[in-house]
This record gives sequence, C-alpha cells and structure tokens, in this order.
Amino acid sequence: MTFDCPAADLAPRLLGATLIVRGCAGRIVETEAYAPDDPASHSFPGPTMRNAAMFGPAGHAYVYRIYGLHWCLNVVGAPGHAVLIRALEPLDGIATMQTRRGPGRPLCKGPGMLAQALGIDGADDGRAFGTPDFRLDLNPPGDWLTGTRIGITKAADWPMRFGLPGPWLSRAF
DNA sequence: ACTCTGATGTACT
DNA sequence: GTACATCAGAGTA
Repeated sequence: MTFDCPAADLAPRLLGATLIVRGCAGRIVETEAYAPDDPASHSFPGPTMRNAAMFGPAGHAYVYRIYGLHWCLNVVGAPGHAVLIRALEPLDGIATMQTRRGPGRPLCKGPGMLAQALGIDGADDGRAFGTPDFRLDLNPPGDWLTGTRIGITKAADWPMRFGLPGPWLSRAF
C-alpha cells in the first residue's frame, strides 16, 4: 500500500494531497514526520493505549488531544510511523469551517485549527482514510521546503518538517 | 512585529 | 507533580 512506509518518506508525499472530511476539504501544505526511533514521537516508548492507532494499519488516522484543548490529526504509515498534518489551504466547505472556527480567525493554519475546522476529534482516532466522508486524494508534489519541527523540545533540530511555499503555512520556513 | 501567559485533559514520572 | 507535536488574547513597541 502507498501509505505503508517510513514517515520521513510519507510526509513530503502528502504535500499537495486533498484531505476531505465530511464535506470540508483542504490541500495539505505542511506536514511533520514522526518515527519510532524519534524521541519526540508518541510511538517512541512503544505501544500504549493512546498511541495504539500509530501501530495499527497504514492509511488510517491517529488523532490525539494536545494540551487538554485541541485535537491533532496524523496519517499512519509503517508501524510506529505517523505524519502530523499541520496546515491546509481551505478548498471546500469554507462556510462550515468559519462557523466552527469563529469569525475572523484563521481556518487551517496549525494542527489544532485544522482539526477544529474539519470537525475532527477523538472519534476519528483509528478511522481508515478512503471513504467519501473521510478520504485523502494524493497528488504528486513538486518541490518542497524542509525545516525543523514546531513545538517540540526533544530532537528539536531534526529536519522533519515539510511544506509547500505559500500563504497557508502555520509559520514561514 | 514580538513575547508572555492562561486555558484545559491526559499520560507520564 | 510535570510535561506536553497548541491557540488566543493581552501586553509591549
């Protein structure tokens, strides 16, 4: 399967893909890779209750709560590998996203924002991509940017953040 | 533009 | 008790 590969390979390949969730859609413009040998990864300590989806089938979602408030969406690759979706260019269902996010707020410029905009929460943890309401349409990416990941303290200098240039990134590279 | 901080849940030591 | 793969609002400039 196309998703069953190391996160460092999958993360750039997800750039440019269209993520469709229950009527809302966006183009993936920013990702981060997390692997089992990475001290910053939730899979680093081995399988637990929370990270079970990371060790489950490739091409499924791993959704977790961060800082008690926000949800973050990952795409699972090979066992213990996952790619955090950090930012989208909003494409469809924008009115719904605005309602969920609130007036004047950015829609998808960060992992917590995009999860809220698309209505993703813990009920989506472990869900398979590939249904009309929850799918991922891959597109061949052109050139992309590489940098260090955001918001972590361990392995902070690993170049595991990937992005497409443009105004939709959570932060410039 | 920037830096600081509060809000909140859960999994760890 | 502490550490988070975060966001929003307030403050300074």
